[in-house]
Amino acid sequence: MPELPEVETIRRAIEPAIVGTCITGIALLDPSIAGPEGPASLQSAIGSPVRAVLRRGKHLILLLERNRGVVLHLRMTGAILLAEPAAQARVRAILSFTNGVRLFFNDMRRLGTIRMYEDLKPLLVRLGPEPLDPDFSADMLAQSLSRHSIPIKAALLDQHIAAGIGNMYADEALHRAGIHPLKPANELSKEEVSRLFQSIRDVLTHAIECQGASVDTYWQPNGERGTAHDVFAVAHRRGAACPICGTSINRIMVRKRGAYFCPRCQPARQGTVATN
DNA sequence: CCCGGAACCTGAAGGC
DNA sequence: TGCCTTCAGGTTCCGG
Repeated sequence: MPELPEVETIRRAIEPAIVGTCITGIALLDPSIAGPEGPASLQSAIGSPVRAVLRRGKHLILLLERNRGVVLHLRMTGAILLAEPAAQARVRAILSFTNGVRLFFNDMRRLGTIRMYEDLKPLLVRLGPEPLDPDFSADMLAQSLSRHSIPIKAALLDQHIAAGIGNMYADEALHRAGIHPLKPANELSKEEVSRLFQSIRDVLTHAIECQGASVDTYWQPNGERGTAHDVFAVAHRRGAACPICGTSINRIMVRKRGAYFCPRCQPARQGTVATN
Protein backbone atom coordinates (compact mmCIF):
# COMPACT_ATOMS: atom_id res chain seq x y z
CA MET A 1 0.00 0.00 0.00
CA PRO A 2 1.84 3.09 -1.14
CA GLU A 3 1.68 5.82 1.48
CA LEU A 4 3.81 8.93 1.87
CA PRO A 5 7.20 7.15 2.30
CA GLU A 6 6.57 4.84 -0.64
CA VAL A 7 5.47 7.67 -2.96
CA GLU A 8 8.42 9.78 -1.83
CA THR A 9 10.77 6.90 -2.61
CA ILE A 10 9.26 6.65 -6.08
CA ARG A 11 9.54 10.41 -6.55
CA ARG A 12 13.24 10.40 -5.72
CA ALA A 13 13.87 7.52 -8.08
CA ILE A 14 12.14 8.92 -11.14
CA GLU A 15 12.89 12.63 -10.82
CA PRO A 16 16.51 12.41 -12.00
CA ALA A 17 15.40 10.15 -14.85
CA ILE A 18 12.90 12.55 -16.42
CA VAL A 19 13.45 16.15 -15.25
CA GLY A 20 14.40 18.34 -18.20
CA THR A 21 12.88 16.01 -20.77
CA CYS A 22 9.54 16.35 -22.52
CA ILE A 23 6.63 13.92 -22.47
CA THR A 24 6.39 12.18 -25.84
CA GLY A 25 3.55 9.81 -25.13
CA ILE A 26 0.99 8.61 -22.60
CA ALA A 27 -0.30 5.19 -23.63
CA LEU A 28 -3.39 4.19 -21.70
CA LEU A 29 -3.61 0.42 -21.95
CA ASP A 30 -6.56 0.64 -19.56
CA PRO A 31 -8.51 3.84 -20.34
CA SER A 32 -10.31 3.73 -16.98
CA ILE A 33 -7.06 4.73 -15.30
CA ALA A 34 -7.65 8.26 -16.61
CA GLY A 35 -10.47 8.79 -14.14
CA PRO A 36 -13.76 10.56 -14.80
CA GLU A 37 -12.23 13.15 -17.15
CA GLY A 38 -11.26 10.38 -19.53
CA PRO A 39 -8.13 9.77 -21.61
CA ALA A 40 -8.56 12.81 -23.86
CA SER A 41 -7.59 15.33 -21.20
CA LEU A 42 -4.15 13.76 -20.86
CA GLN A 43 -3.25 14.41 -24.49
CA SER A 44 -2.56 18.07 -23.70
CA ALA A 45 0.46 16.92 -21.70
CA ILE A 46 2.16 15.50 -24.79
CA GLY A 47 5.12 17.67 -25.78
CA SER A 48 5.27 19.44 -22.44
CA PRO A 49 8.52 19.74 -20.51
CA VAL A 50 8.90 18.11 -17.11
CA ARG A 51 10.13 20.83 -14.75
CA ALA A 52 10.14 18.75 -11.58
CA VAL A 53 8.65 15.69 -9.95
CA LEU A 54 6.74 16.56 -6.79
CA ARG A 55 4.87 14.69 -4.12
CA ARG A 56 1.83 16.00 -2.28
CA GLY A 57 0.38 13.55 0.21
CA LYS A 58 0.17 10.31 -1.72
CA HIS A 59 -0.05 12.11 -5.08
CA LEU A 60 2.90 11.94 -7.47
CA ILE A 61 3.07 15.04 -9.64
CA LEU A 62 4.93 15.58 -12.90
CA LEU A 63 5.15 19.38 -12.84
CA LEU A 64 4.91 20.87 -16.33
CA GLU A 65 5.05 24.53 -17.36
CA ARG A 66 2.68 27.19 -15.96
CA ASN A 67 1.62 25.12 -12.94
CA ARG A 68 0.16 22.38 -15.11
CA GLY A 69 0.76 18.80 -14.04
CA VAL A 70 0.21 15.13 -14.66
CA VAL A 71 -0.88 13.60 -11.35
CA LEU A 72 -0.56 9.91 -10.57
CA HIS A 73 -2.22 8.20 -7.62
CA LEU A 74 -1.28 4.61 -6.85
CA ARG A 75 -4.18 3.87 -4.48
CA MET A 76 -3.85 0.30 -3.21
CA THR A 77 -1.75 -1.72 -5.58
CA GLY A 78 -0.20 0.74 -8.00
CA ALA A 79 3.52 0.80 -8.78
CA ILE A 80 5.76 2.88 -11.05
CA LEU A 81 8.55 0.95 -12.74
CA LEU A 82 11.45 2.19 -14.86
CA ALA A 83 11.82 -1.13 -16.67
CA GLU A 84 9.16 -3.13 -18.44
CA PRO A 85 7.76 -5.65 -15.95
CA ALA A 86 7.19 -9.34 -16.56
CA ALA A 87 4.45 -10.45 -18.90
CA GLN A 88 2.08 -11.40 -16.09
CA ALA A 89 2.18 -7.86 -14.70
CA ARG A 90 -0.79 -5.53 -14.96
CA VAL A 91 0.51 -2.51 -16.85
CA ARG A 92 -2.27 0.08 -17.17
CA ALA A 93 -0.29 2.95 -18.71
CA ILE A 94 3.11 3.79 -20.17
CA LEU A 95 4.56 7.32 -20.09
CA SER A 96 7.37 8.04 -22.55
CA PHE A 97 9.95 10.85 -22.53
CA THR A 98 12.34 12.45 -25.03
CA ASN A 99 15.40 10.79 -23.47
CA GLY A 100 13.93 7.33 -24.08
CA VAL A 101 12.89 6.73 -20.49
CA ARG A 102 9.58 4.97 -20.06
CA LEU A 103 7.51 4.78 -16.87
CA PHE A 104 5.30 1.73 -16.49
CA PHE A 105 2.22 2.21 -14.30
CA ASN A 106 1.44 -1.24 -12.96
CA ASP A 107 -1.75 -1.77 -10.98
CA MET A 108 -3.35 -5.12 -10.26
CA ARG A 109 -6.61 -3.74 -8.93
CA ARG A 110 -7.15 -0.84 -11.31
CA LEU A 111 -7.91 1.68 -8.59
CA GLY A 112 -4.97 3.95 -9.41
CA THR A 113 -5.40 7.04 -11.58
CA ILE A 114 -3.54 9.37 -13.92
CA ARG A 115 -5.12 12.78 -14.35
CA MET A 116 -4.23 16.01 -16.07
CA TYR A 117 -4.44 19.21 -14.03
CA GLU A 118 -4.34 22.37 -16.13
CA ASP A 119 -3.89 24.14 -12.78
CA LEU A 120 -2.49 22.21 -9.85
CA LYS A 121 -3.59 24.69 -7.23
CA PRO A 122 -7.00 23.13 -6.41
CA LEU A 123 -5.28 19.80 -5.71
CA LEU A 124 -2.52 21.32 -3.62
CA VAL A 125 -4.91 23.44 -1.59
CA ARG A 126 -7.54 20.86 -0.75
CA LEU A 127 -5.09 18.51 1.00
CA GLY A 128 -3.98 19.00 4.58
CA PRO A 129 -0.44 19.93 5.64
CA GLU A 130 2.58 17.80 4.79
CA PRO A 131 3.64 15.96 7.96
CA LEU A 132 7.34 16.51 7.22
CA ASP A 133 6.97 20.17 6.22
CA PRO A 134 9.00 22.35 8.63
CA ASP A 135 5.97 24.63 8.92
CA PHE A 136 3.78 21.81 10.22
CA SER A 137 3.58 21.87 14.02
CA ALA A 138 2.07 20.06 16.98
CA ASP A 139 -0.10 23.10 17.57
CA MET A 140 -1.51 22.87 14.05
CA LEU A 141 -2.24 19.18 14.55
CA ALA A 142 -3.90 19.87 17.91
CA GLN A 143 -6.00 22.57 16.32
CA SER A 144 -7.40 20.32 13.61
CA LEU A 145 -7.85 17.29 15.88
CA SER A 146 -9.86 19.41 18.31
CA ARG A 147 -12.56 19.80 15.68
CA HIS A 148 -13.18 16.07 15.29
CA SER A 149 -14.84 13.54 17.59
CA ILE A 150 -13.97 10.61 15.31
CA PRO A 151 -11.46 7.96 16.48
CA ILE A 152 -7.89 9.24 16.28
CA LYS A 153 -7.04 6.40 13.90
CA ALA A 154 -9.71 7.63 11.48
CA ALA A 155 -8.50 11.21 11.87
CA LEU A 156 -4.96 10.27 10.87
CA LEU A 157 -6.34 8.72 7.68
CA ASP A 158 -8.20 11.94 6.81
CA GLN A 159 -6.06 13.61 4.16
CA HIS A 160 -7.43 17.02 5.16
CA ILE A 161 -5.88 16.74 8.63
CA ALA A 162 -2.48 15.61 7.40
CA ALA A 163 -1.68 14.43 3.89
CA GLY A 164 0.03 11.14 3.13
CA ILE A 165 -0.60 8.99 6.19
CA GLY A 166 -2.25 5.64 5.43
CA ASN A 167 -3.27 2.60 7.40
CA MET A 168 0.20 1.23 8.12
CA TYR A 169 1.88 4.40 9.34
CA ALA A 170 -1.18 5.53 11.29
CA ASP A 171 -0.96 2.32 13.31
CA GLU A 172 2.79 2.69 13.76
CA ALA A 173 2.55 6.32 14.86
CA LEU A 174 -0.22 5.59 17.38
CA HIS A 175 1.78 2.75 18.88
CA ARG A 176 4.89 4.86 19.15
CA ALA A 177 2.84 7.57 20.88
CA GLY A 178 1.07 5.09 23.16
CA ILE A 179 -2.44 6.08 22.07
CA HIS A 180 -5.37 3.71 21.60
CA PRO A 181 -6.73 3.87 18.01
CA LEU A 182 -10.33 4.36 19.17
CA LYS A 183 -9.65 7.38 21.37
CA PRO A 184 -11.70 10.34 20.08
CA ALA A 185 -9.44 12.80 18.29
CA ASN A 186 -10.66 15.75 20.33
CA GLU A 187 -9.99 13.97 23.64
CA LEU A 188 -6.23 13.70 23.20
CA SER A 189 -4.29 15.67 25.79
CA LYS A 190 -1.78 18.28 24.72
CA GLU A 191 0.99 15.86 25.66
CA GLU A 192 -0.58 13.08 23.61
CA VAL A 193 -0.87 15.30 20.55
CA SER A 194 2.72 16.34 21.03
CA ARG A 195 3.89 12.73 21.21
CA LEU A 196 1.74 11.81 18.21
CA PHE A 197 3.10 14.67 16.16
CA GLN A 198 6.68 13.59 16.79
CA SER A 199 5.81 9.92 16.27
CA ILE A 200 4.29 10.65 12.87
CA ARG A 201 7.47 12.39 11.79
CA ASP A 202 9.65 9.64 13.22
CA VAL A 203 7.89 6.73 11.54
CA LEU A 204 7.60 8.51 8.17
CA THR A 205 11.21 9.69 8.19
CA HIS A 206 12.50 6.25 9.08
CA ALA A 207 10.33 4.58 6.44
CA ILE A 208 11.71 6.91 3.77
CA GLU A 209 15.23 5.96 4.86
CA CYS A 210 14.15 2.33 4.38
CA GLN A 211 12.78 3.20 0.92
CA GLY A 212 9.28 2.24 1.91
CA ALA A 213 7.50 -0.83 3.23
CA SER A 214 6.76 -3.80 0.98
CA VAL A 215 4.02 -5.50 2.93
CA ASP A 216 2.12 -6.37 -0.19
CA THR A 217 2.43 -5.05 -3.72
CA TYR A 218 4.88 -2.17 -3.37
CA TRP A 219 8.03 -2.08 -5.43
CA GLN A 220 10.52 0.71 -5.98
CA PRO A 221 10.89 1.90 -9.57
CA ASN A 222 14.07 -0.20 -9.86
CA GLY A 223 12.07 -3.33 -9.02
CA GLU A 224 13.45 -3.75 -5.50
CA ARG A 225 11.43 -4.05 -2.34
CA GLY A 226 11.48 -1.61 0.59
CA THR A 227 12.49 -2.66 4.10
CA ALA A 228 10.46 -0.42 6.43
CA HIS A 229 8.09 -3.28 7.28
CA ASP A 230 10.99 -5.20 8.83
CA VAL A 231 10.83 -2.90 11.85
CA PHE A 232 7.08 -2.44 12.10
CA ALA A 233 6.01 -2.66 15.73
CA VAL A 234 2.33 -3.40 15.14
CA ALA A 235 1.22 -3.02 11.51
CA HIS A 236 0.34 -6.39 9.97
CA ARG A 237 1.69 -8.18 13.05
CA ARG A 238 -1.44 -9.64 14.66
CA GLY A 239 -0.50 -12.16 17.33
CA ALA A 240 3.19 -11.27 17.25
CA ALA A 241 4.99 -9.84 20.28
CA CYS A 242 5.10 -6.09 20.85
CA PRO A 243 8.78 -5.04 20.60
CA ILE A 244 8.32 -2.80 23.65
CA CYS A 245 6.53 -5.04 26.15
CA GLY A 246 6.11 -8.44 24.52
CA THR A 247 2.33 -8.36 24.62
CA SER A 248 0.52 -10.00 21.71
CA ILE A 249 -0.45 -7.48 19.03
CA ASN A 250 -4.20 -7.08 18.64
CA ARG A 251 -6.32 -6.17 15.64
CA ILE A 252 -9.69 -4.46 15.71
CA MET A 253 -11.81 -2.75 13.11
CA VAL A 254 -11.96 1.05 13.20
CA ARG A 255 -14.41 2.45 10.67
CA LYS A 256 -14.14 -0.67 8.52
CA ARG A 257 -10.32 -0.50 8.53
CA GLY A 258 -8.02 -2.95 10.23
CA ALA A 259 -6.22 -1.36 13.17
CA TYR A 260 -3.24 -3.09 14.76
CA PHE A 261 -2.20 -2.03 18.24
CA CYS A 262 -0.60 -3.20 21.49
CA PRO A 263 -3.24 -3.46 24.22
CA ARG A 264 -0.64 -2.78 26.89
CA CYS A 265 1.30 0.11 25.31
CA GLN A 266 -1.94 1.63 23.96
CA PRO A 267 -4.53 1.09 26.71
CA ALA A 268 -8.17 1.97 26.19
CA ARG A 269 -9.56 4.94 28.05
CA GLN A 270 -10.39 4.48 31.69
CA GLY A 271 -14.04 3.60 32.08
CA THR A 272 -14.31 1.97 28.70
CA VAL A 273 -14.19 -1.74 28.13
CA ALA A 274 -11.05 -2.80 26.33
CA THR A 275 -12.06 -3.66 22.79
CA ASN A 276 -11.05 -7.24 22.24
C1' DC B 1 -19.90 21.38 8.65
C1' DC B 2 -19.68 16.70 10.56
C1' DC B 3 -20.04 11.87 10.34
C1' DG B 4 -20.84 7.10 8.62
C1' DG B 5 -21.40 3.90 4.96
C1' DA B 6 -21.31 2.21 0.06
C1' DA B 7 -18.85 1.70 -4.07
C1' DC B 8 -14.83 0.90 -6.85
C1' DC B 9 -11.41 -3.17 -7.97
C1' DT B 10 -9.10 -8.26 -8.06
C1' DG B 11 -6.25 -11.82 -5.99
C1' DA B 12 -5.67 -14.30 -1.67
C1' DA B 13 -7.56 -16.82 1.91
C1' DG B 14 -10.96 -19.31 4.43
C1' DG B 15 -15.35 -22.09 4.91
C1' DC B 16 -17.88 -26.02 3.69
C1' DT C 1 -10.75 -30.69 -5.09
C1' DG C 2 -13.73 -26.83 -6.00
C1' DC C 3 -17.17 -23.43 -5.46
C1' DC C 4 -18.48 -19.58 -2.84
C1' DT C 5 -17.84 -15.70 0.30
C1' DT C 6 -15.10 -12.46 2.59
C1' DC C 7 -11.31 -9.45 3.03
C1' DA C 8 -7.68 -5.98 1.96
C1' DG C 9 -7.78 -0.20 2.00
C1' DG C 10 -7.38 4.98 -0.51
C1' DT C 11 -10.56 7.82 -2.22
C1' DT C 12 -14.98 9.76 -3.76
C1' DC C 13 -19.70 10.14 -3.49
C1' DC C 14 -24.05 10.27 -1.09
C1' DG C 15 -27.36 10.54 2.65
C1' DG C 16 -28.61 11.80 7.38
